[in-house]
Amino acid sequence: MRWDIIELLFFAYRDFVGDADHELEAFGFGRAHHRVLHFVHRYPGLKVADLLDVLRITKQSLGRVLKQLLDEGYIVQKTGNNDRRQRLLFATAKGEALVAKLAGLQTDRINRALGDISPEGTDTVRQFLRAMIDHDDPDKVLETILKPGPATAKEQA
Amino acid sequence: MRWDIIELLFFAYRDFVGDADHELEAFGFGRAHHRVLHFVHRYPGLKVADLLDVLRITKQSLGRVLKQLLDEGYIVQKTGNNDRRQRLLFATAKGEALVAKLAGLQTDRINRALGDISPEGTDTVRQFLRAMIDHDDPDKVLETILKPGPATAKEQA
DNA sequence: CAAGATACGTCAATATGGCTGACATAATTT
DNA sequence: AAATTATGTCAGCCATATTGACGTATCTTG
Repeated sequence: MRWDIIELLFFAYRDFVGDADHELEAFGFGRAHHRVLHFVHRYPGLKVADLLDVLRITKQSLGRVLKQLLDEGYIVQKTGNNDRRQRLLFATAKGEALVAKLAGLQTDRINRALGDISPEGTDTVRQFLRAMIDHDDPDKVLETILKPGPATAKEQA
Repeated sequence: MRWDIIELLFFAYRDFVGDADHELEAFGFGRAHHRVLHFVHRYPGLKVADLLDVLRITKQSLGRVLKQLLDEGYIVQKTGNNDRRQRLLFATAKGEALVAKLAGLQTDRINRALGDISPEGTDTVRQFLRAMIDHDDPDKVLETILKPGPATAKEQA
């Protein structure tokens, strides 16, 4: 049994999301809002259906959170060009600012953790995390992440 | 920004806990039960207060799930020797069996993920996860985990 | 063109797992 | 004897998830 790694994952993830959780409180948002905003920002033009695949929640659950983000101007919708039923999602400047703030906190933690680790070690960590993910039925976003080569995601800052 | 690692952590953890989630459904339990049972099994004789520190939830929240685990015979309480106010917690055989089943699923995933990674690489992964954890105010369990050297936790199987 | 499928939104009800505040009891400490 | 500590419990609230049903606009297909 890999007790050590099981527990390390638990604590590492707890503290990792804890960074963002604190900041989110000030905005009256929860983790759900963060996840939605994050993926919309990273994959601009994401459809509602894509988001449901990625987050693995129901449309009803997403609806509530998404509505708030739309109402408060963190996200905007645009009707799809090819298919006008689709509502493509984009983060506004306001939304981008919040995502950047939250990702900054998490990036700081990651950089601290990688401080004593070589570039090769960092690749090993990345390789491990990738391999922990189910590969059988990747959705659109996961495909992008798992696919090696040039990122299709929003340009890296 | 470490967008890649942020997202890999999200997906990796999602699928990692997903393994156990499915199994837990069959027992009518949720993630909360798993966490409690896991730590009680791993650190036998844990006090209620310790558990609250580790899980970072309130005593009322813990109360509900703990009561179920006690009622259904997955955990037993024993009065503390030195301090008779304390209720020391222990997993029963039934509890151990469930923990083992769940940890087995997660261990399988970890082993798969470490498949192509050398022993040194595995240490790097461990080092990274450790360094992701807050070290400022470690509780009793975290101390054990973060402390190098012989484990004080339940003997490794 | 009509029928059906699809993308999305929404209403209603429910469950889980967090939370706060208040209060009770037993045991230990001062 | 009084205060503190460890635990339990009651009552209610909130966030986030669920299922099922239904509505509407739009695209696709026979």
